[in-house]
Amino acid sequence: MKSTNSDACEAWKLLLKFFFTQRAGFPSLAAEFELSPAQCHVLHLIEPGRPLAMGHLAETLSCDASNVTGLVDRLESRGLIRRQASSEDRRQKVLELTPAGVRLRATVAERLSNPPETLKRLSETEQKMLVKILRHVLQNKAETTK
Amino acid sequence: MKSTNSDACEAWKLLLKFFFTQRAGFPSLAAEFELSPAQCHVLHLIEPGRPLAMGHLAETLSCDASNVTGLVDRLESRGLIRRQASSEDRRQKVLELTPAGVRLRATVAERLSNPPETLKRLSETEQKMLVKILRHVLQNKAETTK
DNA sequence: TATTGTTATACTCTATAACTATA
DNA sequence: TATAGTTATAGAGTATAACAATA
Repeated sequence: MKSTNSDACEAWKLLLKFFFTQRAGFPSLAAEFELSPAQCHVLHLIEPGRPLAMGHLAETLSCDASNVTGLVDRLESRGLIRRQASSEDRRQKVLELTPAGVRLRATVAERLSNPPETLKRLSETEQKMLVKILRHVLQNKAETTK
Repeated sequence: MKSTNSDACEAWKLLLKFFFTQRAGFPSLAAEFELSPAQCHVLHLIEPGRPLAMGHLAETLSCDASNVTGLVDRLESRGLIRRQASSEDRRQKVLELTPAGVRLRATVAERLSNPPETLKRLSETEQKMLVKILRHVLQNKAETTK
């Protein structure tokens, strides 16, 4: 009964194609703010008022901890984030946005929020349907395969 | 009349979220084949039997030509692609997959074709609808804004 | 002993600028 | 003079291994 997945495969193929199309513009978008794509991603992952442990960041980025040290060094030296010793576990360091970091994060989010033309051109019905389906996709994450 | 775009904005926001979720797994997927993400992308962009000029590759990747030289060096030294002098314009070099390159490209594509669980769990109706909408999105690309 | 983050090292990715060969 | 690709160089991203401080 393996042919059940054929539509999921096709959807995935199209999503990948769309990803790669969109991806090309990301480095130059980040560069508008003198950020690298990776730095831009980190800035987005640290939410205002929600300190994030460095180890947790490494996990989310699926990269080595030593890599996070460098990323954080550069963002910290630009005054966008701050390392703070954790009170519970003194081995840990948590990351916080500085006021400048909060502002830049919001500016980038604003710049990034404008959808590509090709999405805007969908009919209203399609747009609503797409939103509904994508919500399902993102909700499905935590559930078990059963 | 600016609120017309609100659904497109929401869809775009969800798509971005999905991108970033999926993106984390890409480097390790490429690493299964001892490829970097960028090398993997290049391998995908060169289609079997369809020589591609280096300049065109740089354009598609939105990166500098000097960067392509290095990428191609590494893939060529692994015997996956080949530089060939263009017959029309002797300044140009076109890229071709070697037989090993064709095989690896197919293996990677096969590995990449398996959709994430969260997509497979959509209902059949939603899957079909998603395919239809994404086809529209990708078709819209070339049209003018009017 | 195990874990968190850092340092040292090495390789890849990326851009800029200067260069070579062709057009 | 302009274009396609290369080289030299430098900074950023990435992983591995060895290390310090803390648990």
